[in-house]
Amino acid sequence: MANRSSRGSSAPTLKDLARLAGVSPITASRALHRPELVAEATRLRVAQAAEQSGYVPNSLAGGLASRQTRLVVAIVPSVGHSLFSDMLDALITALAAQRYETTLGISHYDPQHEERWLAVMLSRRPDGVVLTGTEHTARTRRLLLNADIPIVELWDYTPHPLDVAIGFSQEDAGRAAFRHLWACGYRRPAILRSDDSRAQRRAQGFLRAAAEADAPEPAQVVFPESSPQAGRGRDALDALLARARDADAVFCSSDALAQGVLAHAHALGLSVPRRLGVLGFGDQVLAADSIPALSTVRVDGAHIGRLGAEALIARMSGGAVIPAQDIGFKVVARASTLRDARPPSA
Amino acid sequence: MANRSSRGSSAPTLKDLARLAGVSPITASRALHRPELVAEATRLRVAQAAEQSGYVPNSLAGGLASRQTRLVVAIVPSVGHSLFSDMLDALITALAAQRYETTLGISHYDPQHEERWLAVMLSRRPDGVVLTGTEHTARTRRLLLNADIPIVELWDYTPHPLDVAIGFSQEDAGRAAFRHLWACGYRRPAILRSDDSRAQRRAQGFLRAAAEADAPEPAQVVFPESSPQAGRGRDALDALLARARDADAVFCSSDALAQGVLAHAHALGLSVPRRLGVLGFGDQVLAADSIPALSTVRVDGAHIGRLGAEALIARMSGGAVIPAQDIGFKVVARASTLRDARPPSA
DNA sequence: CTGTTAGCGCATTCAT
DNA sequence: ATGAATGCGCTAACAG
Repeated sequence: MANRSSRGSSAPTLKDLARLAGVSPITASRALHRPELVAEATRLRVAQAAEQSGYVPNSLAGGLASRQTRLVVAIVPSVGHSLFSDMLDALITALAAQRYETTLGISHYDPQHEERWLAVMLSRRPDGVVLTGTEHTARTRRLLLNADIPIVELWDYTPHPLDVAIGFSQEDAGRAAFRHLWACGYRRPAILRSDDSRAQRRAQGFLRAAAEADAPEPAQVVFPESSPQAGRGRDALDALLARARDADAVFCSSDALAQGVLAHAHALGLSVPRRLGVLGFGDQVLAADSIPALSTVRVDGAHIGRLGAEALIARMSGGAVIPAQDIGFKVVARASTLRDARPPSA
Repeated sequence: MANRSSRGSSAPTLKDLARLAGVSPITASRALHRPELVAEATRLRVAQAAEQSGYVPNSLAGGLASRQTRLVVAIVPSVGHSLFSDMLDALITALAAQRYETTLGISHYDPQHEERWLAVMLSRRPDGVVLTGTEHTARTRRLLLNADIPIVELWDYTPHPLDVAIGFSQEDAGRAAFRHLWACGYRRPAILRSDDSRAQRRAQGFLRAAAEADAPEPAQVVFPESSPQAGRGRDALDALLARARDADAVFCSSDALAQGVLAHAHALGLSVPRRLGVLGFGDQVLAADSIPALSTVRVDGAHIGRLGAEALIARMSGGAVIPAQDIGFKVVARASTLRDARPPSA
C-alpha cells in the first residue's frame, strides 16, 4: 500500500493531485477542504488520488493565499511549573480540537524575551496570540496592535486587557492565603516564594492582609526563579527559620515548593501542621488529597488553558466579531477553595 | 516614536519597504536577511524604512519561495512530567538560539495521536521533526520518509533509528535500579509505575535483574498515566502494601511519584530509608540534594533536549549532509548515577 | 553590489 | 457543481 509517492522527484502538489483525479486544481482543493461544495463522486476520486500519491498539502501556500494560518502563538514563562504545563496541555489540546496548532515561546519570566519571541513569531502570521500576564514591553504592545489579531492574556486579571484577559487577582489570592492561615490560628505566617512578578503580587496581598489583621509583618524568603522548586524546599525553610525562628506557617509560591518544604520539615522533626502550617499554591498538592497535612490555594491551570483556548477560538473564528468588551474577561479565582485547615496548637 | 504603520490599510510588504528605501525588493530582502551582500549604507536605509513602517516579514511567502521554514515540529507524550518539560525547555531554547521555532504536539502516550499530529503538522513544511521514543505507526513512518526531513527520536536508544536517535536503554536503567536497591540490602524491592511504554521497559529490566539475582519476583503496581504523579503516591503505596506487605523498597517511575510516596510513608509512620527504600526516576528529587532519604535514577531531561537540538540543527543546516550513521546516536544513560544509598536494617 | 524575471503552491473571485 | 484567471509576498537564479 505504500509507495514512492511522486514518480518524478519532488512532492506532489495540488496540481498533480488534480491531474491524477481528472479534475481542476481548484476542485481538488475544494474536495479536500470544503467537501460539501463538491459531488461525492469527485470527492472520492480526489481522496483516492491523495492517498495514492501521498499528497501532503502545503499550508504555507494555503496560508499565503487565504490569509489564514490556523497557527496560534503562545508565550509562557516556563514549561517546568505545573501550573503552566497543565495550562499548556489544556490549551494545545483544546486548540487542536479546532484544528489550530500552537507554536511555543518561553519567556523565562522576562518581558524582553517575550518581545523577542513575538517579533519573530508574528512573521508566521498567526491567527491568534496567547500571552502570560499583563506586563509587556511597549514594543510588544505596538507589534500586537499592528498585527491586529486576537490576543488572550492569561493568569492575571486586569481591567485593561490588550484584547481578552482571563485570570484572577494575584493580590486577592495572597490575601486569601493570609486569612486562611490566620483563621487556622497561625500567628506568625511567613512567605516562601520565587521572585516572579505574580508571586510578588500575591505576597503584596498577603502582607496587606496581615496589616489589616494587625499582625506583625510576615517574614519573606525570596529566591530566584528556577526549575526544581521542590529542591528549594530545604534552603528556603532553613533560611526562614534562621531569620524568623518563631514563624509558624509558610505560604509557598508553588505546590512543588510546598512538597519540598514538607519533606524538609519532616527531616527537621517539625510536625506539620501542628508546629508548622504549610500552604501551597496550585493544583498539585491536593490533586489526590494525598497529603492531608498540606493545604493549598487552588488554581486550576488546565481550566485557565481551556478557557483561554475557548476565548481565542471565539475571537478567531470571527462569525459575529465580538469586541473585547462583549466577551469581557472572566475572573477565575478559585483562591477561596482553601481546605484541610486544622487549628494548630502553636 | 510609534505610528500607524501603513497609511493605506493592510500591512506593508517588502515592496512597500523597498519603495520607501528607494531600492528594489530583492535588495530590501537581502538587506534584511543577508546584510553581508549589501552596502552598509543601503542596509541602514532599509533598516530605517522597516522601523518606520513597522514592517513585519511574511515568512509564509518566504518559506514558500525558499523552501525553508525554520520551523521544527516536536511531539511529546506530555508536558506535565518534569522529564519532558525540562527537555522541552532546553530543546526550544536551543533551537531558538539558531532561529528555529517549535510547534508542539502532545501525543498523550499514544502513537495514533502522534500520527495525527504529524499528518497535519507536516503541511507546514517543517525543517525538522523531534519525536519521543521509537514506537511509531506505519503511517507515521511513511509520512516521515516521504517528507524527507531530518528526524530526531529522543529518550530511547535504538539501533535502527528513523534518522538520529538520542536516548538510553530503559531496560538497562531498570536493571541498574534493581541492582542499586539490592546492593543497599533491600531484599523485596517492588515497582510503582505508570503504564507508559518506557516505564514498562524499565520494569522489564528490573524484573530481569531480579531474576538474575535469584530474588523473588518483585511486586508491581501499575496505574494509568495521568498528570499529578505526586498525587498517586498514596494510592500506589497503599496498593503495594496491601498486596505485598513485606515489600521493603520501591522503584518509582518518576520523581514526583517518589515524593508522593515519601510523604505518604511519613504519614504511615514508615521510616525512609530504614523500613522503606524509595528510588525515584528523573532529575528532580536530587536536584538540590534536598531529600537525602531518597535516591533516584538520574536522567537529565534538559541534557537530552540540548543534544536533540544540537543533532537536529546539524542535520538541518545541511552543509555536509551527514548520513545518519556519521552522526550515529549517542547513548546518554546516566542511569548509573545512583546515589545516597543507605544500608537499611530491614 | 544591485536589479530583472520567474515561480513557489494554493485559494479567491468571478464565471459557467 | 466545476473551471479560468489572478495574485498572495517573497526569494532563487541569473544577469549586469
